[in-house]
Amino acid sequence: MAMAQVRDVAERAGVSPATVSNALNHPQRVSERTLAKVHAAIEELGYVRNDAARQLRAGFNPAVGLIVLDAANPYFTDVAGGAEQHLRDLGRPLLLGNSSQESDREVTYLNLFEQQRVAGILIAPVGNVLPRLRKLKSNGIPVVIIDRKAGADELSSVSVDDERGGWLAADHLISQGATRIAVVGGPEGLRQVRNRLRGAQQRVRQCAEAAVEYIATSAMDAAAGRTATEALLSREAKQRPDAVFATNDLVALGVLQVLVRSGISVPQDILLAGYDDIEFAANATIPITSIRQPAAEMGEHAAQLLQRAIEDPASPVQHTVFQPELIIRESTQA
Amino acid sequence: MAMAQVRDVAERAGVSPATVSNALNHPQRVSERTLAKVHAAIEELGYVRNDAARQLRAGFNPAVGLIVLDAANPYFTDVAGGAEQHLRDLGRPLLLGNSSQESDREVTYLNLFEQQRVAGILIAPVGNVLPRLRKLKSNGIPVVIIDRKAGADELSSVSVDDERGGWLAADHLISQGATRIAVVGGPEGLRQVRNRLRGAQQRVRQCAEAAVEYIATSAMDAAAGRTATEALLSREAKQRPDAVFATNDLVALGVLQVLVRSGISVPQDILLAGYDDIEFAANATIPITSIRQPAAEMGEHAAQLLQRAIEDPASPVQHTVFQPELIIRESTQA
DNA sequence: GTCACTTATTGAATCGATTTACATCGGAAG
DNA sequence: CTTCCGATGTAAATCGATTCAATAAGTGAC
Repeated sequence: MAMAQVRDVAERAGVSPATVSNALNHPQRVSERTLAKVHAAIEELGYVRNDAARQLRAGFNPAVGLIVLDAANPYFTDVAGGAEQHLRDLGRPLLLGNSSQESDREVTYLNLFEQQRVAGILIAPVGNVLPRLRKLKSNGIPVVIIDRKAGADELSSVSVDDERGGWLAADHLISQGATRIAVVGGPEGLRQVRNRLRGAQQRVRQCAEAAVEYIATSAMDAAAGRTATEALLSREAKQRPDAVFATNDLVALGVLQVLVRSGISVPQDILLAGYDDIEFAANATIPITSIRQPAAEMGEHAAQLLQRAIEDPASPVQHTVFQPELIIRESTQA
Repeated sequence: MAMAQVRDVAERAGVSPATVSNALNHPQRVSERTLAKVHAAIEELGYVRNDAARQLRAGFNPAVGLIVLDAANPYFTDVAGGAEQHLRDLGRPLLLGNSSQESDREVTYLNLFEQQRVAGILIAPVGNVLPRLRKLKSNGIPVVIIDRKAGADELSSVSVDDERGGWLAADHLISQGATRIAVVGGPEGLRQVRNRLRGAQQRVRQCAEAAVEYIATSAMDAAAGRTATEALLSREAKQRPDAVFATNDLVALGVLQVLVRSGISVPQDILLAGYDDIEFAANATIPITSIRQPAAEMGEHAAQLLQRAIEDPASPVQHTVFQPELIIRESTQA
């Protein structure tokens, strides 16, 4: 059974296709009586509008595309949740793409979105897609970058002040008596890691007795935290840090695991702070102090910026920087 | 600047629009020379095909829709990942919808997918959408249900044997010496919880010395685990269980938190097992024994079933039940 | 009863890419 | 030299919904 179309509905309701369309899209142009007839016919035939045809004629697609770095990361699910919420209120479906940090997947999604003529794109970029994004914008598809300051670029962005986050963590650890802070986790090449580290270093520089040490890892997961901590513990006691600042919570969980197993008590012997404030930081056996990023708000704000750009393509580029927040838990406070 | 279209490309390449289309969709019908000219023109103009127009003419959309219950749940991100992987190999984009367990959001996504005329739908249903799904199928949009046996229904499904999972957990706990098992978590109304509980009960019934007790909670998160455990610990020692089987890992994390904080050692004093084998079960301070569901495989298999149904609408309905796997960790083994 | 004016409705054109049926051409075969 | 063929290329129809310009039907005012 082929699907019903406007023509069928029109016939069944005894009106013209144009009237059916009006009933659907401009109900005020149609009399009560025919409106009712049309709706009855739609109901009876189970008519569902063909979006492709509608879009073709309308010349635009109300949907917005979002490309995240890692769909499994709670941070990004929150960002996506915030964006979706806001877009739904605007009547815009959200198309979600997961680049999994792979450049070619990112490009695949950009192609898809461009072919679909989405109204706009939100993206946490992996590869070097800035030129492509600029072209998209000049082609009339506005773009908002998430989580990476686009610099003096002509693309709006929403980001977090990672340096400030590092500063907050170090500041708190120092105030709790730390003097030798190990910053653990992440390839140094990652911008976020670099900034968080830099922030911590800045704070430590203001304090004569304190020092920082950076322990790089290849990934940013629990296994990396475990390995790095084992290395730290193999040093003689004098050489060990009295506080660990993990560059994300997964790493922090790995650190905690090894510390506890080695009989080192947290926070008495070593203080521990993480980053991202994922759900599992609060639910760890010893709840972990962490730096919270306002993920949902960021997603929502990004959606707002995008909506503005869609409505008024001439609207000015805007860079919003959100401030992270320190969440104190047992891992740094007895 | 309006976007280029086939006409422009044709003009620039000095051929007809039909030839451009052929160059794109049936390259073998076009000579080397013109193929090159067309591609050059596409490059120069930055032409991007309009999917709406293509779809309208083609009469179908290759994309597949997936609706999950909770995008933040690692189980579902794995399911989605498995499905996406497989569909990508088939050249089918995946449209991801998150119902957040809300019935109206689920319906919104179904409407969207139907309007888009997606080639098929994968869904973990919330509300009572079975009638709707049947109608979709009879309208030519095949559906595969994830994580809920559709019974003698005419819709294919992919699910896990939760009863077996409960059985495995209880069996393992008993083999480790447990005699009084508390099953903790989840409103009893949830099918999964019921089945996992029933499986555990079945195993216990085979063992004269062992007993089960069910502790319901309103949600299935860490807070629920904490509350339930505090209640258990407020009993006098004799009345306490010697093993806890949490109906998911989040609950297990909450249980572990309270146990450790109360100075009860796991696994010496109390054994603990969870369900789902999320990443954080392995990364808990005391790694938690858990029941793993082959999420990615399930997603992949669901995509396969769907593809079969798309290719051959007359293909038979099929119900696949996956077997869960016991992952033993420290929380049940010294 | 006529004119001006609002309200309802409709036929036909349109969006952009694809496809179908047909035209063209160079050369091979007779 | 004619005929036929494969290889290329093209004009025009098509997908389904929406919109524009135009028609038809009411409503009042004079």
